Amino acid sequence: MSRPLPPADFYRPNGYPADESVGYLVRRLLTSLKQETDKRLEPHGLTNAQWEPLFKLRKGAASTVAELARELQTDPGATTRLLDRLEAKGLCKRVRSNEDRRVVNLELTPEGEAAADKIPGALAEVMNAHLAGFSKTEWQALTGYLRRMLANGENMRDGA
Amino acid sequence: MSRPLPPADFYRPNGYPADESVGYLVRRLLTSLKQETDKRLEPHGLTNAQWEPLFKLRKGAASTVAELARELQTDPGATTRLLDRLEAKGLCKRVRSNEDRRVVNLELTPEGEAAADKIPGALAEVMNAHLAGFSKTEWQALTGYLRRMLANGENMRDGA
DNA sequence: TGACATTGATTGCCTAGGCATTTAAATTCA
DNA sequence: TGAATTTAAATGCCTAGGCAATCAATGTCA
Repeated sequence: MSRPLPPADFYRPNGYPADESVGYLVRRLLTSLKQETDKRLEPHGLTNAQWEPLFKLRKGAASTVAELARELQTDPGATTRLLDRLEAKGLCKRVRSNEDRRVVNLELTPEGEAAADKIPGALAEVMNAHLAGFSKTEWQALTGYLRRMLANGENMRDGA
Repeated sequence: MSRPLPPADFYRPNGYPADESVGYLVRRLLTSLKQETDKRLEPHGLTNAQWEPLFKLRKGAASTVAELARELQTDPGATTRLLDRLEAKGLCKRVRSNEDRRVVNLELTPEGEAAADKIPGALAEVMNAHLAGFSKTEWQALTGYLRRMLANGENMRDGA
């Protein structure tokens, strides 16, 4: 997209403020988001790590292991094991494809669909709670900053 | 500190934008930060998860397992295993205390100290790279937003 | 003093992700 | 056609954290 910008110079090796930096705050914030998400999903038999695959399957954004792994931007191995846990809970099923015997088609069970439908409400609640006191302008500024940092990270890797 | 504010209403269950929400962006950003940190620490024999304990020990912010666990806001069990890995790499030593035979005092080896001294530079580099293109004002606004979200999360748990 | 509670560290069992390897099936191309 | 490559899924081995139980040492208090 845009060509890479020179790095900022807000942080220096000498006296690096480890527990005030953006990195630290982001880490702490994510912990808080995870914790609250877990709390709200637990009654529906889901964990924070499990809502996204279920949500993607529900939307039809993926229907095989490989697709799901790509969609989640995660490892196929991790995805296999994640599905093991979801299947063990009776939330989804694996069905070997007949067109291509390598692929496994994924289907939500009725319980899986029911659980999936609880997800958006829980997530919205967690987000809104953490954004208490934010104006719409501030919220938009925040997401803009996050997107820019993310883009910088991606430029660092693939782009140059 | 401040009394809890009413939740925002930026997100709603219907059509929850799972891959645009603040939560999603924060998660992706943290992944990027971790990845780049790992890359820069690897030459010094450290992982992203290992820099903080080493850094705390180096600063003298903790000198026993329990202190370190509190400081890292993590589980004592996880801390024990983390120390197993650090000790296996020869970066720290456990010394049973004589005043209180329950406690284990932690000491950095010379190699541990050398590795610890590489940390701030690596972190500063990662942060500055991700903040490329940010003005000082934007950077400060961002950290302010993150702190406010974090405070909202904490209010949710202990405060009421 | 002696029972009881607390604290420090460890361990076992769980979820979870990354990387490398393996196996089978499908695709490509000479 | 048949060998070489690519793809899908799974598995093994690693780091990593949360929770519960355990064990030993210490502290408390009747």
